[in-house]
Amino acid sequence: MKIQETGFARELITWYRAHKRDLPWRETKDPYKIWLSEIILQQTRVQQGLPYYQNFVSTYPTVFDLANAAEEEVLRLWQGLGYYSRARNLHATAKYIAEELNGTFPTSYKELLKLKGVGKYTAAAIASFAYQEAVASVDGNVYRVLSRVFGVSEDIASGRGQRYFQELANELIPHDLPDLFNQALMEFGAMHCTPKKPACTTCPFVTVCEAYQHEMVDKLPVKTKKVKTRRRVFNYFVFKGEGTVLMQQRTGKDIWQGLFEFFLIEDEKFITFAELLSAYDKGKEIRSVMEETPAVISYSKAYKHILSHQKLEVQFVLVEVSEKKFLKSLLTTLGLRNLTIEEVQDVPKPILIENYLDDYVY
DNA sequence: AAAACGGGGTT
DNA sequence: AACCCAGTTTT
Repeated sequence: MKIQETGFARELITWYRAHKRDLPWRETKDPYKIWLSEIILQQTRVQQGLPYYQNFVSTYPTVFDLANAAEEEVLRLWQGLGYYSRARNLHATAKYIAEELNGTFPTSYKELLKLKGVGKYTAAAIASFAYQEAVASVDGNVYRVLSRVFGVSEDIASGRGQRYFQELANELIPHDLPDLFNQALMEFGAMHCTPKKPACTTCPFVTVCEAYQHEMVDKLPVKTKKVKTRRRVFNYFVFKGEGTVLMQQRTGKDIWQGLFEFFLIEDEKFITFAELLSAYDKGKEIRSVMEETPAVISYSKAYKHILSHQKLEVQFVLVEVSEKKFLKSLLTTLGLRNLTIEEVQDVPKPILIENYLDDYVY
């Protein structure tokens, strides 16, 4: 078994040398850039993450540049990538490394693991890519390739399954080429041993692949994950002054933490502006500070926005507020901020809000 | 151990 | 519509 396993690593690396994509983070040993690329690529395809990586590297060439940036600016650069806690943790860790570690990254898997936003996968990736430590980075690609080639039916959603694959990968990794092995395994999963329609006919492992021999390729990896998605209805009221728009920054434990949005009424259904004023506490507060009823410019179409655990149905009601005094009262009553159109473009927003602005406001 | 966290691409 | 993506943190 041991001989076959070392053969696997050698064959895999041979495949990698011949088929690897040229990606910018593979050209460097700078732990900062490697770390940056790994955070960006968590749960993100290379194609989607690539422009973000380029933008971050050119805007923040060193960890000090990133540490000195405002969090809001970091979030704005991150806009559209999703999982925004990654961006907040990225910034916090940059500050920690710049200020507490004098800009020097930890050099071992164990120490890297302590950084915010750096879990087992990312710690192993940085440790192996930057410092040649022989610890396997196990991501979704690795689960897929190993489960198929070695015929492992352990559930990758379970802790036991994850431990099993981590141990298997750590046994397979060659100590002289840990970086190449990790990159090769992930690249092979991403390019050749794909989730649907893997290229088995031209696979270097076709004669030894357990899944192929037993016609289990489309059954592996085993993953029991029942994601029940919650349906939510958002009513956004877009209060618009002369060249300004009222927005608020999201806080609390919910989606889009730190991003900007409009005044929000979440309910079971879409509501009109008249209903807001008559039937909601916030509406009554609005009514108490206005002198004449503002004009509703438009009701947007119904947007559907799909997240991993939620399905949002969203309507935007554009309301023109010409009464200056009223606009100011709204700010304090509803806790909003009055942003110029330029500022609206600069602040970080959910991609849904960006889409609406493109469709109806700009 | 399970749930939460975005947005986009593929099938 | 279901699945997946160079996963991590919180509950």
